[in-house]
Amino acid sequence: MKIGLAVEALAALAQESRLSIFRLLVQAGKEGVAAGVLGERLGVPPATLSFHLKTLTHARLIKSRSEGRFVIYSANYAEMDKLIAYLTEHCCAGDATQCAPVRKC
Amino acid sequence: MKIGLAVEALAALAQESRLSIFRLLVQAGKEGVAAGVLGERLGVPPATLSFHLKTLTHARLIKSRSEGRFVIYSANYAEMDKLIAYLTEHCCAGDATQCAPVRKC
DNA sequence: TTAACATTTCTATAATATTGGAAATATAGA
DNA sequence: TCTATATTTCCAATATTATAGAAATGTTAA
Repeated sequence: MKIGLAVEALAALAQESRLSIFRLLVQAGKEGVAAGVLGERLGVPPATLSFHLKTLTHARLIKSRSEGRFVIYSANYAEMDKLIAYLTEHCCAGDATQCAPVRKC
Repeated sequence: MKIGLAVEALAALAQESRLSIFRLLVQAGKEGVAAGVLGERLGVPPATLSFHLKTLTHARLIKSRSEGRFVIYSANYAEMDKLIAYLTEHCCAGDATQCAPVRKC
């Protein structure tokens, strides 16, 4: 992963509404959630929500598909994994006792 | 972890110099690296470096100790682990086949 | 085709973050 | 003490980001 993309992903997550959206989608699984449902759950007006969804999408952290007049958003798990790997790369000067393994799911 | 602290940590990492500092310290291990060495390696002037180190410290991602006239910075691995756990919490709607386990170090 | 709904784009305003020179602070060694 | 070195604080200029109303776009169902 290149540093520019990592910075973009981290910046996308560094905002309360967007972090809430992302975590909600991470927990929702691959079926995803419609934009309107996200807006309702988080109490964010449509224009603001759309701005945040665009930011997360451009950072590759989420993706969307159209279903009729709905747009369904879902987490991009592969990109999340890459970001975490980038942060922890070559961790702890080789001394594995310093940080525990992390298991997801 | 509370969302405010997570946002602060992600914002701290969402800047190229700070992300470089953090990754360098993650890789350096618990012995850490002096501020001046960081500035030299990254080509960042002292005032700017100090601003970034303060931002990372306030977000709890790094810590410092004094050794004579040097200030030695090191990664806070526990906080890094908490942040990753917060991002991936209750991942994938319980379907562990969707995201691989991540091992650090 | 018309009305209702879902989402995005446009736009302006407000809020927040980054940068680095200069000065201040702190420690070490002569 | 005096000087050199390491780091931080102060400050002002500059750049970036967030917000949401209103209008525009796209889709469905009657």
